[in-house]
Amino acid sequence: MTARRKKAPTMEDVARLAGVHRVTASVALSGAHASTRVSEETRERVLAAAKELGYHPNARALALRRSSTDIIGLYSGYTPNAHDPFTAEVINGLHQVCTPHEKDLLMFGDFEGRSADEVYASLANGKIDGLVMIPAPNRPLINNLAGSHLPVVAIADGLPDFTSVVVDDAGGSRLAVEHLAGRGHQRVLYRTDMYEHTSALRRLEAFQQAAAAAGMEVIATRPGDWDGNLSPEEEALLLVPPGEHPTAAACWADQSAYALLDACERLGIRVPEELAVVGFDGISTRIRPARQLTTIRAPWREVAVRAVELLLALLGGQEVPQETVFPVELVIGDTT
Amino acid sequence: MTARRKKAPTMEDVARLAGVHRVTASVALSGAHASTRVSEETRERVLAAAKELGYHPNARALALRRSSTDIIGLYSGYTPNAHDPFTAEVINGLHQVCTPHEKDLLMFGDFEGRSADEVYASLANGKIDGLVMIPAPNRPLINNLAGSHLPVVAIADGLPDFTSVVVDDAGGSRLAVEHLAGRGHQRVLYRTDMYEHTSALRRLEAFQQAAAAAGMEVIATRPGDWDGNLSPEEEALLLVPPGEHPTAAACWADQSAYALLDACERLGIRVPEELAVVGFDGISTRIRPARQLTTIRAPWREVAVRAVELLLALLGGQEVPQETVFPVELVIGDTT
DNA sequence: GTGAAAGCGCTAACAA
DNA sequence: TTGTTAGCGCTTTCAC
Repeated sequence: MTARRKKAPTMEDVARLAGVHRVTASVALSGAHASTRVSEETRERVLAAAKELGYHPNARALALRRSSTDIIGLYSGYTPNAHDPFTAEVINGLHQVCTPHEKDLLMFGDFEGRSADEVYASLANGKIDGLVMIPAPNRPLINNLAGSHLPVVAIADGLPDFTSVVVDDAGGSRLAVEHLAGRGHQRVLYRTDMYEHTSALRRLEAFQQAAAAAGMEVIATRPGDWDGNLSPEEEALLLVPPGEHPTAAACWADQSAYALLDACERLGIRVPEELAVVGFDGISTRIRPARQLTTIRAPWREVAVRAVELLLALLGGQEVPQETVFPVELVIGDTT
Repeated sequence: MTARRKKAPTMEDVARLAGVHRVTASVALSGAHASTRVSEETRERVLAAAKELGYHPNARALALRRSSTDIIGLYSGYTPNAHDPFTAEVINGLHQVCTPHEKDLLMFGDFEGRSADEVYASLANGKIDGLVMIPAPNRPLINNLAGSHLPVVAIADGLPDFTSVVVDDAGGSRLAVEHLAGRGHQRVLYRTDMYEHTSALRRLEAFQQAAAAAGMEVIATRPGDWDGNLSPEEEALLLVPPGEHPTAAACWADQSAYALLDACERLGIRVPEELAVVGFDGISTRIRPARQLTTIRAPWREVAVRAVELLLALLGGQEVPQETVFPVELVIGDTT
């Protein structure tokens, strides 16, 4: 099998077939003064010719002419993994909002091994009209982007220099503390992330504050890897008789919480009797997980939708709020 | 917050700053005979100017000039849902292969409510260089695409008119039958899909054939919805005393199998004692599911990777095989 | 009502 | 070694 390369008909072809000039055809097909300028008869000849040839406008030429591709980009500072429910939810949200606005969605990969300048060039070379970014903290790329002509909206992890759409991280932590305190927990683990997501920091800080206010002791730990498996430090904390280890663990993200649940099963720690577990994200997957996690539900799909709406507003030259915060809610499962 | 619209520097700007002509700058920066044609000194002046201005080539202009955007498209005939492990795996595979080839990935949405011609125009307007398609059967769009200049590779559900990358559906069914027969099952359900995926048909047919050869009775059913929930017909079949209903169910896809497992739990049917369950896909999710499904593992990621490789070959004018088939394997879990 | 000219940003082929 | 011309496909402004 080999590619057929017939070459799509151009407007010139349509004009020739209709016996008019290129620009007459252009106006007849899509011009602003189509009705005033071109006679009805000419117009129909052109339309018929276009139909006969199966003409449709060339997106590349339009993009150059209009300085706009009608493509929205998605870039994640982390290697994107569509199996991650957060990422999946964002993708779904972006699709959902792009369709009615007649935008397409370009998902960038991880640009592994490329310098910030190179990545920046790939993002800002005009391939996309605007960017939804899941930022990784402290990357030089952020600076490139901040001074750029490319409109950017950051999601999940807000950034002061960018229009940001986030969820109420602190509020989520307070809900978690309230819930755990209500069940009598006095000494709890807080599993933060491996990197320094600003959202994770916010969640941790708020958790510690709320816990202090509730007279609860907090031990902050980091998981052993990106998937949330136990670090040696954590193993040491949990591999002691049930009465001596924390009675609950709050995790910065569901992924981390599920990994902890798996670890508990391996180690013979009963959940929630010996250890209650709370997550953060609350995205429902299509396949039911082993445990019904107690978690803070964050509306990531709506975050994605709003991000694009703001991007379009920016593209339209409108003012938009620097930060948009979506509320979260506690969802009680069987792990607390 | 409002968009900063500084406008990126053009090559003209670079040339002016370097005191040379546009095309000299062009050649110096990226021309084929850069070293032979432009003096080292001029070249350095141009490079310096480019650097100073933060110049990078405009992708829109390049696309028009080169008649190529370096973007690969993904289109699914079904509404894409990134939470679906199959879809997620395909997306990951596409990313994985696009990165080293310096291609970007454009994910089209569902074009809800648009005619085949409109959808075709959106796909073939030159925005993308080639298309990876998850085809839905019997759609007029297929005909548009078949006669198109746009290179297309169909995945998962092969199509005779297109370069296709699929998995060994029939072989998978035979593995499932062999496995079930080996465990003494005589009367089994086969849950096919709601639509007429060609892959589902192939799986069903092969299952029936292999079952017949093994002296096994097969009852084919359809689920009640796209998520695989039980249809009334199926409920009737299963809501009888354990001794009287089929002892095993093979499902055309894991999603369907997981839904069946959920239904069994609701109905109090013990798996695998009263009903053994086999799936098809075998994609490992990031969150462990409630049950470890016995399934046929299909390498969807590799399918996606190969699809792009074939697409690039087509774009390079090479001949490629019409159909590529990847092998599958049986993965035994705790549901049989 | 229609055509001509100009230009979006870039590069291959041809001159000088 | 450098500059000029032409053109990718389209649309906006201006002249006829």
